[in-house]
Amino acid sequence: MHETRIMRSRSEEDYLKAIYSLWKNDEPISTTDIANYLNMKASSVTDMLQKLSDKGWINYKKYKGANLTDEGKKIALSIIRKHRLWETFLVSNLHFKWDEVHEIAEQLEHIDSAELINRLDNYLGNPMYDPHGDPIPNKEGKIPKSFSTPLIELPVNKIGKVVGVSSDTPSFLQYLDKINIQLGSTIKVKDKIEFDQSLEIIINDKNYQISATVAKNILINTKQ
Amino acid sequence: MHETRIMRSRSEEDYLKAIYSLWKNDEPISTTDIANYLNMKASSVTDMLQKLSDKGWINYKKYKGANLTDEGKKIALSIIRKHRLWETFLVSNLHFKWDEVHEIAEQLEHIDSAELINRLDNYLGNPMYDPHGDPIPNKEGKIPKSFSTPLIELPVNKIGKVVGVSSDTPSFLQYLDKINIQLGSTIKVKDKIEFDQSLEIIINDKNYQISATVAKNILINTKQ
DNA sequence: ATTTATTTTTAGACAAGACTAAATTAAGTA
DNA sequence: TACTTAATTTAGTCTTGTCTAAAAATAAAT
Repeated sequence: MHETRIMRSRSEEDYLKAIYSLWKNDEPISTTDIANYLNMKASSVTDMLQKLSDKGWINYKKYKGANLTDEGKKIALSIIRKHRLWETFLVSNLHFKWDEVHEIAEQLEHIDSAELINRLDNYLGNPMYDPHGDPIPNKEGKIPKSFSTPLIELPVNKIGKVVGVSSDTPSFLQYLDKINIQLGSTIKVKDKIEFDQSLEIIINDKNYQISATVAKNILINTKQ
Repeated sequence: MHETRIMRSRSEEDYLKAIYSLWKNDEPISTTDIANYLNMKASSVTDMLQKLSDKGWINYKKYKGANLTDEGKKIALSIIRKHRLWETFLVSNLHFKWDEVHEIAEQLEHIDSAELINRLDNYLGNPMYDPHGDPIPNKEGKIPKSFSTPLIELPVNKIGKVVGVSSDTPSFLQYLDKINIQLGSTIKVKDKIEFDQSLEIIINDKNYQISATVAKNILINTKQ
């Protein structure tokens, strides 16, 4: 019994990952949403959806959008696994900052070698979360549960620990660095401004004012 | 002063590396040689040579073959640098065997990030040689001199230390493993068989018979 | 319920990078 | 030198993955 080697193009992998990322409820993902996510034209997406469907990686009905099949989901998760393991390597071992690694990991995630990625996983000590607090799927595609909630939900005078961020854009991460927020930071909400939903918070005994947008993208632990 | 970002396709990089690898004297490399090296048809090579020439990376005259320009050489060396650094990482840190890393490094060498490769270089302790004993070009493309000669040149009763191999094919490397030859091994030539040029050698007090072909691909130190 | 607006698909074009087959050039030989 | 062979290039085709513009389908609105 030997594994059939299925070759996937970089493009195909990008589409599968995009569909996975956009997937929320059970609703299929629309052509336009995928096009925006990948900075492509809708017509290009239509073409590719047909191809991915032929390969059995998505369920696609014309005009009705697309959803990953089990096999497609498995592929998407394996790419996300690679992406997050490489990001971990870049930050933990090569000492990149967390806002510098995304572009490089976008390339590394397409390197094709199961052996490589399993060895890397071991080398890194089988981490559960990447440098942004995102859970790393295991070999079988299982994702560790994470218990987190956006900082904006935290009530006044409560204390929370930062366990992740829901945006990876360099500008956002650099802003967090500037106000001394990193994974593991302890944040106390001192006040909520009714008017614009902004927060007054305390980190390391220092006060900061952060916008609602920022507060929505910082994830706080709920239970351990 | 900021570096102009020149995009290179994987294909272009493969051609430049091939031309570099085939380069011996000052003679230009023929279309056919490149085609054989890359397992492609000569007509495909002609097309690409024209393109590489337009970009200023090779000197190419119809029917006369091609040679790298200084810029082309610089690019080729940077790819070789990446290849060898990644191979070093795979063997030294992820504990791959030396016959398992070539394919993976062929992919990794095209990852585009100068910062990444310089950090990797530091992380590995700025190695001079890769796991096959090949010299690793530095950031500026300078290659450390290596003093080596094929084992077949070693006279009877002389002792040499293995510093490299001139073939990277898995079958060859696996054969070396089998007869306990690795980088640093000490080899004594006990006898040379006139008839087929094969050698009788001693490694770790054990006798082996190796063919001339094998003996040509094992590199022995000359001076230190 | 019909019209209008938006989304999606189709059709056709293009660039990159490979191929095959035919034409051309260079090299070797009688 | 003329002829034959081998190497190289040209011409035209194909596939992948993108695009634009037009057509068709769906969704929204009066």
